[in-house]
Amino acid sequence: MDARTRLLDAAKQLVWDRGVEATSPNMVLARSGVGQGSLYHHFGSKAAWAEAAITALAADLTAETDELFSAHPTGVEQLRAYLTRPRPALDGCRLGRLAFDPEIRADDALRAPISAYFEHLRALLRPAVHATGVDDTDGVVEAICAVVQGGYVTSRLSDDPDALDRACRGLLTLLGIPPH
Amino acid sequence: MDARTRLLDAAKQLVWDRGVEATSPNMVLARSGVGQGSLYHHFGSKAAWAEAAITALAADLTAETDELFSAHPTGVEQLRAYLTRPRPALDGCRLGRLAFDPEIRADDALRAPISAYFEHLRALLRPAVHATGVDDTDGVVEAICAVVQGGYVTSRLSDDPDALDRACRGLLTLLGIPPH
DNA sequence: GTCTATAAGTGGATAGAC
DNA sequence: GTCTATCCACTTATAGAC
Repeated sequence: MDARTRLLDAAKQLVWDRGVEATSPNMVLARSGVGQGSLYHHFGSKAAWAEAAITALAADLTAETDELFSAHPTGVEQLRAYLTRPRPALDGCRLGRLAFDPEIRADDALRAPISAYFEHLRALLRPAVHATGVDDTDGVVEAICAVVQGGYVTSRLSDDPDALDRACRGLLTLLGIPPH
Repeated sequence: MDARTRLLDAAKQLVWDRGVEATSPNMVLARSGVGQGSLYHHFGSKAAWAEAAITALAADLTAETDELFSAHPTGVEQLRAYLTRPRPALDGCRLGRLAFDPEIRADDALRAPISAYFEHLRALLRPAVHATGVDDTDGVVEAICAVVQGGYVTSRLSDDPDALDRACRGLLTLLGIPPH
């Protein structure tokens, strides 16, 4: 595997695990096993490899989400699949966990791929929610996005991997969608 | 105002704004206007002032939440009040925004006051949710906590202060609780 | 392209005067 | 109690050999 790929893989893992602010160039070097100079040859600055890592993480998650939605024909099945999908509750969402990272706030180029992912997710959820006939489609779409992101937060803060599952199950109950 | 109070106030603001990892002793000094030595006189280490700041933020939020619940007599009114309360969507939850801070994960003493707040919140929500007669009380309680926390996340990532309100409104709709 | 060496600044903490 | 001065490690980045 070439140095650039090893650097990008290391950066993706570290950004997911620690965020951008708390990840140093030395950590990326140590995890990838390449030298100082190579990092600055392939990426001109910290912002450059951070942006590449976030863009790659967003592409991965978008592909997985698209696959999940296209694997189910009806809105109800899509919502059930989205809210029962196994998730790494204690690790956090690859993108959502960056919401309060100071370096994300300071650089719109780092936030843009994340913002685009959530806009894409809303567009997938909207017809599925609309098909259930519920009132306030936009509110329910946002509640679905939020319950997943918030479930990661409460799981992590309570050190309880089940909190996220419980929250998703509770929302499915309110939506009137029975477990499979 | 004495130096200790000025230091603690500065630390509270910075921890809310930037988290623990991204807040340096120098920032606390600059915001409080006291000297280097005073910080280390009143607090022996970064962990010490960070813990004091988090404990104080948790006490503030707990008091506000208790006040909100005790101001409303019925479960339905408590849930409506909790989910329509004005919130600083783009600033984030004082406690929830710390979920993925690496220094919180590394130190249980920093996480404990946050964990205790959420356990207290669940205890306030449980009888209110139970009174609505909904199935799966624990799931719905967790969903309510999660929608608020996740609403902060999606608001911040989309730079849209309305996303949190929309998510809360959608959840109220699903709960069958009409706006006041 | 990849490496080692190094620079300038900051982070967390201590020393010791007043 | 509060202050200034200082320390060592680390962060981000550059220089320049191979």
